[in-house]
Amino acid sequence: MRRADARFNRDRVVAAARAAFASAGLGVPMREVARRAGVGVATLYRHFPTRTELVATVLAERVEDCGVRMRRALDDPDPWRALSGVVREFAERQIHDRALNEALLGPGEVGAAFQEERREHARALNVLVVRARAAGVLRDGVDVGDVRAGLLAIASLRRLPATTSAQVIGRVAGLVLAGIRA
Amino acid sequence: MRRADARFNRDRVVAAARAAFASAGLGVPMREVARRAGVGVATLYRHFPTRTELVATVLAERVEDCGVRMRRALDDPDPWRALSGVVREFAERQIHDRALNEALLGPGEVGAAFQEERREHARALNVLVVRARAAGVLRDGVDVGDVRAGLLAIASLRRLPATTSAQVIGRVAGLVLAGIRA
DNA sequence: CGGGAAACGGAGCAGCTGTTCCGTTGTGGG
DNA sequence: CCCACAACGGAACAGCTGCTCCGTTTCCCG
Repeated sequence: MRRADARFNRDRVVAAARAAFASAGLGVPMREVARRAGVGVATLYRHFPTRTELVATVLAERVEDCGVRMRRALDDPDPWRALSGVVREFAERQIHDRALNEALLGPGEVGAAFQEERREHARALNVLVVRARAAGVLRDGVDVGDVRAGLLAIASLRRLPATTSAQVIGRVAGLVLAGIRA
Repeated sequence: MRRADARFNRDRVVAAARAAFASAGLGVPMREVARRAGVGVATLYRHFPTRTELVATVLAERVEDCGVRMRRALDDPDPWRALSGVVREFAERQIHDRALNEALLGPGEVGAAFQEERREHARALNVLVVRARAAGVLRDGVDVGDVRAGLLAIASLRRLPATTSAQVIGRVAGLVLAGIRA
């Protein structure tokens, strides 16, 4: 990638893939990404030898952003606001970016590139839950597994048709929050 | 299908498809169903001209069973027991049969064969929610849309690896119930 | 028990996917 | 300015899917 046009094309591919994945999910064919980028498939494969690498590259920044929000929540002195904010932000992201949560929660090789981030995410969530429980804002018997299950449920809604998914995701997020609160 | 062997083979196909769909979901290839039934693909297609018809046939009895449970819930004098029972039964079925809820809730042509059942299901659920709200056992502001969203969330968990899905589904069902209860 | 139609099996078609090959284009160092 | 070689485009390959065609087998009625 020593030539300027190569770098330019790489950027176009990443931008096209980001838009495509966010709106249509991670299942978008490579041909389609190439077409949207105005590029041949070979160019795409020169920069990203495999589909998984393209996905990982596109998602890296989003995952990092996710970590930032998580660390911010850890700094919040109000345990309920911190935990509920994380759930709500998660739902919000799910509405606007179908791809991200597949990386953080889904099975398969896509998430493998983010194992470390996933673990950090899980640790931080655990801290938030422990704090919230200590503050007495959680219903009796609720643990981090319940919260993770709730997030998984929200993430699993990604396959719904886009017209209804936003409303459904909002409702489910509300149910989860009502379900864990004391 | 005037010959006895044809009927025999048809039954084998249905049995194989039922087992395959229940354990692996509706995505099982036609070749695989044929192989499990010990039959050629042409035989399979002679009895079921299209994949959708095979799925509809296999699911018909389950959907009917679903309707029976729903009608039973409508006869329950205790509004909360009726509604929570429906949610719990739904989750239970989700654990044991990955295929069924795709038919009742999923998008696409598979569910089209059951439109009437889906509508009846929706009406009955609405009755249960109205009764529960009238009895004052629901949290303020909860409506049938929230319950439907909760069921959708449970149904969407079908794609999880089988080892963890049972626990997660149980937890989500618990969250949904806690989230709608007064 | 014989023969004609019903039913069968599996190769094959069409269309989708991810990935590779190779002739062509055009950038940029000397 | 010019040409070596980095980078390109798109046809082509391999492997999956749902579905069909057709020669062969098997039932069952008379």
